[in-house]
Amino acid sequence: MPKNCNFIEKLREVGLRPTKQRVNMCEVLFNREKTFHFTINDLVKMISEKMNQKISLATVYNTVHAFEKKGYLKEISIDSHKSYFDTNTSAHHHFFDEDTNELIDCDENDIDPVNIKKNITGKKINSVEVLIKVASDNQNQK
Amino acid sequence: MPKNCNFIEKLREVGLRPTKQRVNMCEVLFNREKTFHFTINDLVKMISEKMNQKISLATVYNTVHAFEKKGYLKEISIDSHKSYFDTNTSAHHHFFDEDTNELIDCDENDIDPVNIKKNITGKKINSVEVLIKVASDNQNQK
DNA sequence: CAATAGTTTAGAATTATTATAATGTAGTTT
DNA sequence: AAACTACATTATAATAATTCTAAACTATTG
Ligand SMILES: [Mn+2]
Ligand SMILES: [Mn+2]
Ligand SMILES: [Zn+2]
Ligand SMILES: [Zn+2]
Repeated sequence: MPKNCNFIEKLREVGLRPTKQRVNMCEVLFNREKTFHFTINDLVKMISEKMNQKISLATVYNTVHAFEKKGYLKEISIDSHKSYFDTNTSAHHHFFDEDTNELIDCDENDIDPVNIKKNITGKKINSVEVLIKVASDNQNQK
Repeated sequence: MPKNCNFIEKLREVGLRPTKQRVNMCEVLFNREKTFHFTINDLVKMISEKMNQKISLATVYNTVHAFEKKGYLKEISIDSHKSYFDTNTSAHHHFFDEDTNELIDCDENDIDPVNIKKNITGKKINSVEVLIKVASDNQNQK
């Protein structure tokens, strides 16, 4: 979803009714220069701040999952206990900064493609994701 | 933790009191040929079946996290919503079978080492984990 | 064997997520 | 444009996973 586009049309194209809530969520999520990572709680805050309008938590969950199913969002799993979503839906890998709990995209130059030599028999590979956990270089052993 | 070893000593070595519950959990987790993956619920069932003895859920959580901190267990994160633990604490990667929800270790021969060319400045890499999601090869698109 | 610090426990609390069912709205039909 | 219908939103309740609490218990130390 590029910027400045008509979200109403985009929603209709994939069979989602362009409701006020969904269009607002599109604005918050996709009307920006760069992709980003967020939790559901982040998003609820962003919506109520940017749109200055209340939205039901259930709607945020429903809509995020609808967008995920349509390929507009990807879910990223870190440490269990917390679900991150990503507006960058291309296949890519992540650094996770354990100091700040921040999820950071790997650039193509940061990591060589993963070479899988042998797959499970009779199965198809749906995704390959690398998660690199990093933390402060200091004496903080743990 | 190799098989047939004295779990009481092992526990003491790392400063954990060898209580009945902890020794029982060691038996269930480590007194076997192969490493394996489990959820907390799996483990509670395994303990009450194998040991024929009740154990508090809180104790299972406490003990699993104590073992994790001591490096006897690793936590593996799949899809959020579910935490798996691994008695194989060496650095290794996983297949996740989305049909059966089964976590499977990658063999060394299954995948080439991940080559990270550029890390985040000022950070140390704590872990690199690859998760390969697979599913039935049939027409089941999704 | 008494003292102490650490452990276990049942149950309550918390958190994230999903379900429910009443109300509202977009798209379509008259 | 009123009516109709299917889908969406909402507040709230329900569920599930995990953690907290505080009392009872136990391994270790002196
Ligand atoms: Mn955990
Ligand atoms: Mn999810
Ligand atoms: Zn990303
Ligand atoms: Zn494993």
